[in-house]
Amino acid sequence: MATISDVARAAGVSPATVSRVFNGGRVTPERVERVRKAASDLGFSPNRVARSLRMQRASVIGLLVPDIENPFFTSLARGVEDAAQRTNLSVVLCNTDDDVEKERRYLDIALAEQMAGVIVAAASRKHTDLSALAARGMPVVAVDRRPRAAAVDAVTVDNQLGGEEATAHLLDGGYERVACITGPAGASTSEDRLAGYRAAMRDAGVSEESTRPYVRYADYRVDGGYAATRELLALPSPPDAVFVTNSLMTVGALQALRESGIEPPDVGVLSFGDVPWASLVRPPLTTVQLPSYDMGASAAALLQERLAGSGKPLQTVVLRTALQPRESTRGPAARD
Amino acid sequence: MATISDVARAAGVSPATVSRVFNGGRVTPERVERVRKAASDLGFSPNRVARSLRMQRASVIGLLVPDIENPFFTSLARGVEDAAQRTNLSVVLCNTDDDVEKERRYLDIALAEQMAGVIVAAASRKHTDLSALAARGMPVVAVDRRPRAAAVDAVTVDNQLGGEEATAHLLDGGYERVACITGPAGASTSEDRLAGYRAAMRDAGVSEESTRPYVRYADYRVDGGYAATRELLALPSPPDAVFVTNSLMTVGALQALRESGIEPPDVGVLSFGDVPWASLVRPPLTTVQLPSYDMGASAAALLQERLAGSGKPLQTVVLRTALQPRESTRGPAARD
DNA sequence: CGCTCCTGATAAATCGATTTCTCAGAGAAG
DNA sequence: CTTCTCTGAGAAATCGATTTATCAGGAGCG
Repeated sequence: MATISDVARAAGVSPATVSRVFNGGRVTPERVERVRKAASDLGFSPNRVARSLRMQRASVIGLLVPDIENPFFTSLARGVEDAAQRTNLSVVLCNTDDDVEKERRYLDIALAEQMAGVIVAAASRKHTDLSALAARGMPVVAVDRRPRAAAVDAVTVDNQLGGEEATAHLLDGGYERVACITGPAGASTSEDRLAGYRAAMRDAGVSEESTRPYVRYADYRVDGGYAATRELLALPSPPDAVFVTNSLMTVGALQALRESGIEPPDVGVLSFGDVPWASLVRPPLTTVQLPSYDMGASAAALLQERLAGSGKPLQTVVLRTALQPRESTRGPAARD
Repeated sequence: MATISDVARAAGVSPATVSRVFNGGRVTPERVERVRKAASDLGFSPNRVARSLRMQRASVIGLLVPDIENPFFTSLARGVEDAAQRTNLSVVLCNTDDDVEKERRYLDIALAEQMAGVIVAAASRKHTDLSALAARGMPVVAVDRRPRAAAVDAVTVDNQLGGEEATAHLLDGGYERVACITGPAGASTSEDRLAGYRAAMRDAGVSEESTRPYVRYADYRVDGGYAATRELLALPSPPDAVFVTNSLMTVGALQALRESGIEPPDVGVLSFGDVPWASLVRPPLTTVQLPSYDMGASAAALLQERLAGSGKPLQTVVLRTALQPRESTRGPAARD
């Protein structure tokens, strides 16, 4: 691999001049030409490791997500990646498994690798500690979930409003005993969506006391949704509708319902977070669509702004969710 | 951030000694103790960039996949990541979008970042050029798709056999005019699965000539599957079953079929590649399951073997697919 | 003509860890 | 007692790019 000195020698100039040609310094046009030619002849591409060491900053950003198998995060990751690509940043994708310890390890790596910045969907509201990064001046953007006290930019959706709309939609559809299966107790998304559910129920005149048995915390995974649904069905007075706060748990919930022989529309199911194959489930599922790709893109844009040295005060971008009813898309084959 | 010299100073030794303590050199126990203490007092963690520069190798491996939104690759990525974690390797995930140019750019980055190695699901059988990596002695493992002539280790599944079994299963089910929607013409997986289809049709006494109209190349995406299915349905004598060679295209195919009012079991649909929600589609879909996670894990293991300096001859690991019939799981609510 | 100022280029320092080279001192062998 | 060997440790070179300090040479001005 050709180094900057090889190019310098071939072009008959000093390494410093070569560096200036590529990083914008004043160099006479004639030399610029010589250097460019020598570089392309030798197939020179600068060693990013050496550059990072000298610059004290790599051209890599870290993206920490709890579960890359969750389509929401995959799509978010694409948003980040596409935006990052535009400024020649690479993205390192890290799975935290919602494990604070694993997350901490990745944050250490981000520091040791001198990454340019980090976008993080925090594993825990309380325990995720971003202070070490802040201390080193590394820009951080929180996405999807807000860590509690950290002073960082953030991109979220209005989870409470979304949860409220979702629940209200079920109530409007004539369902009465609406249950809610939400995510882990620590996460801001779980709590906010649940708060939306509670608000909608209150508005409908249902006391908080009587909703209590219908609320279940699970883990945002298929199995969690399944187990929670089984529990709900075993209640003396089981719910006639369920608001599930993420798409993977919805898969589990539908499986559990199917096993019990109860299915939409006999039971109402509403998923927070889009399911790409929602239209294939019979009858089609109503979902709250999350702008996952845009959240990733916005987060990356925010981070890049900070990297460029923006001194703006911290900002939180809140995107809107969109309720997508699917009753109307019942295909002609839905004869039952 | 504390450097190795800070630690050395605090412990009253030279930086060389500190390095030896952490990387296994001969140091007297008493000094080891002093260094360890100083390091933990200062919260020292070695700067990976500096280390990479000196070692001429980073502790990062690149994973290049065509589409991270495809569940197959997500699961494969987890396999790679879990295996890599065990030897303290980080994984950089790169989306190539099946674009040879984008892929080339990522391969360049892998070189410039001095990554320890690369695992690649090649965008193109012909045009993916791994020679530059090989020339630099960077270990490469091909996964899922075999690049044509490259001398690299590989992990694949027996796509032809899988395609044959899948097609045979449809024929056994009583379907006669079986179509095949396969992936991009360049990719080895497309061609091999198609070859399996052709073999099965031949065995059933159908001439290659007459299968020709029933073969469609698409792009392994939802939309591609949709469009191909529309075309097939518009034929004078439309197929009565279709073998779709990946799960995303299957979603598209099912959508197209639904729109036309034809659905399983009136038409046979068999998906190559598992669909996590297969059991929710009515009636449940038969799929060919791919050991995606294991493929990732095996690829990572192979790579690590090379990194450890194994001089073994090149090997190709071929995993088996598993046909998963789902007819029997029809739930009680399937009354139509 | 002499002096200052400016421009473009180079030499050398720098980033932080690893590793080779060199050396001092302890212990063994003669 | 001298010489040789061996071990542990420090000094310094190294990886490759960026950047600061320095310098040479030409233009402009009095």
